[in-house]
Amino acid sequence: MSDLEVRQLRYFVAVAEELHFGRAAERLGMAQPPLSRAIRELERQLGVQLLVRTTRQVALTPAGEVLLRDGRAALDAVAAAGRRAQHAGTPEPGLRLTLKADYDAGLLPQILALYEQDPAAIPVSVHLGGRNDQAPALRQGRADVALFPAPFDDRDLDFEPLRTEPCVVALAATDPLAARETLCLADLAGRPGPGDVDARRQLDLAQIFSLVELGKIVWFPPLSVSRRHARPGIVYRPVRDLDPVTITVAWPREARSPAVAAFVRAATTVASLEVAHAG
Amino acid sequence: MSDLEVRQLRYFVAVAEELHFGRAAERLGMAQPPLSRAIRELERQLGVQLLVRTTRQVALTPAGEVLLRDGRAALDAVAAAGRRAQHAGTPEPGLRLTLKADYDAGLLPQILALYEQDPAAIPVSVHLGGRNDQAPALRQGRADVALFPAPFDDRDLDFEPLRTEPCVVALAATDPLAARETLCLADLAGRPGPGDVDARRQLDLAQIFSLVELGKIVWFPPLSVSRRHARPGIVYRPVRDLDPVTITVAWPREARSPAVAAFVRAATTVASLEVAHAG
DNA sequence: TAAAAATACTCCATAGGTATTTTAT
DNA sequence: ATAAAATACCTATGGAGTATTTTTA
Repeated sequence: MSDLEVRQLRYFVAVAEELHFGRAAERLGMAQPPLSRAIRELERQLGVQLLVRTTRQVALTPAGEVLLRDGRAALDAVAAAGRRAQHAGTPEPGLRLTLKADYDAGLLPQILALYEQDPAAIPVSVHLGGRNDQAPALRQGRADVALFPAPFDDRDLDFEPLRTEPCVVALAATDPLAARETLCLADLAGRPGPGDVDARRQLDLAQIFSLVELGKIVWFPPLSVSRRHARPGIVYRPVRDLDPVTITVAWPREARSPAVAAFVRAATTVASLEVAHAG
Repeated sequence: MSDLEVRQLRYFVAVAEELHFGRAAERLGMAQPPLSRAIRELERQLGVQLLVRTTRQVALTPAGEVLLRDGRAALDAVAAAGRRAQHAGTPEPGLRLTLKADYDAGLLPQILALYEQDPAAIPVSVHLGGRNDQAPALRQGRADVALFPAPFDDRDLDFEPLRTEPCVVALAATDPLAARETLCLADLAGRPGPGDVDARRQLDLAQIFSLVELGKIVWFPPLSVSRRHARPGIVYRPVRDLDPVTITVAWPREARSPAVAAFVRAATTVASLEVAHAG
């Protein structure tokens, strides 16, 4: 068996995700026939059927499921190799921190301050990945360390929990439920969330606030996020049975960088000090 | 930056390991000029210098070190994706166990017997990888679970220790030191081992025994291995300050197969029972 | 000056495109 | 009847080979 190529994996993953050769080809920016041929050639090369296709339906075989999973991981690893080499080749390779804006439980300034005391510290560049792109960024070598809420897909990542906090619900001030002190999920059953309005694009904060204020959606931010965004038209209420989120610091499992270690130390230290202080 | 290709990584890893374009090209089965061109193109593509070369010397830059490490991991991941998909596509995909022959601390029969009781058990195919190929086999998707002695490079692998046992020294019966009951490493200083005779090829057991019997080398097997190989011309003696080895069961970190879990359960259970029995 | 990397050029294998056919619902 | 995958055929990019030049220890 000759080695697989990145191109073959990219093609297969696209088809496996779309389950449609035409759409997959479009996504890949190519025509459908060469894609069909490439997949057939891949199957021939592996000696294994990956997809069951009729003209009306495309489905994954068990082998296809495996290749989808492990192929994604392999693509991430290839991207990571290139990105990390690029980064290591810059004159002053700093520590690339990515985080979901506001989801640092308010700890970021203190974490950075403590980190900078560490002899292993190097300059930090902060990247606010608005979308849920933190874990992929770590896997693909675009970032060295990240702050974001668990749970998440932690494949190939290590992480440490920093702080667990409850979520609240954001409601229009005019909402009848805003009169209540405390809610439970059943009260909100059927209310659309940010994901229901536009499933493909992630809404930004301003859009979410507008929609909440208009009563179009409800939104469930962690408590610390809600505190940062007090606004007249919106009220926040505790929801008794809503799962709390755990803000975590995460990094690629095979990371060996002293700077990453220093950042993680700083993050966990600050979190434990804060808890002690609060408690 | 367009994606790296597997071919580029393979080429770079070969050059980085050989630190010599001519030898690397030979190893890759190609001519030297296209290899030089490919590496330059890779550097241009990444915008990073990977190698410092004069006509007399080739050396890695920091970025090159990173790409060597992460490129190897990426190549393993690509190979794993193909192999695992192939295996998943076979009619009855069994559990592929690889082990270093004899280095199972004598536990294998009982582990297999207990494993087969497990409802999650599927048929096992045993592969005796004579060389130190167990960890790469796991990383590259050629095996699902392995038994072999620690320490080893455990990147991308999880493992559980099963049993720690001392190593002994194998000497020719005619060796003056054979008269002593117990030795220490200083007594054996300067004696060649199996690796010193032929650094490139791994010797097989029969060769090792012959060389030991002839007094050409000394050899340090774990106690359980020595017990299996009592021979007239060879004596085994304890060595006081020789590091013990720990036989471990290992598997790919992201493995989610119930059969792997069942095998690991069986292995650790047998090991703990044996220890209790012995103690 | 000699060993080894880089350059110049040539060739061809194959990835990809367009046009068309087949197939299953 | 139609949407979608497969097939046929063509083109051209770029990967690889050979011959040669350049470089530096």
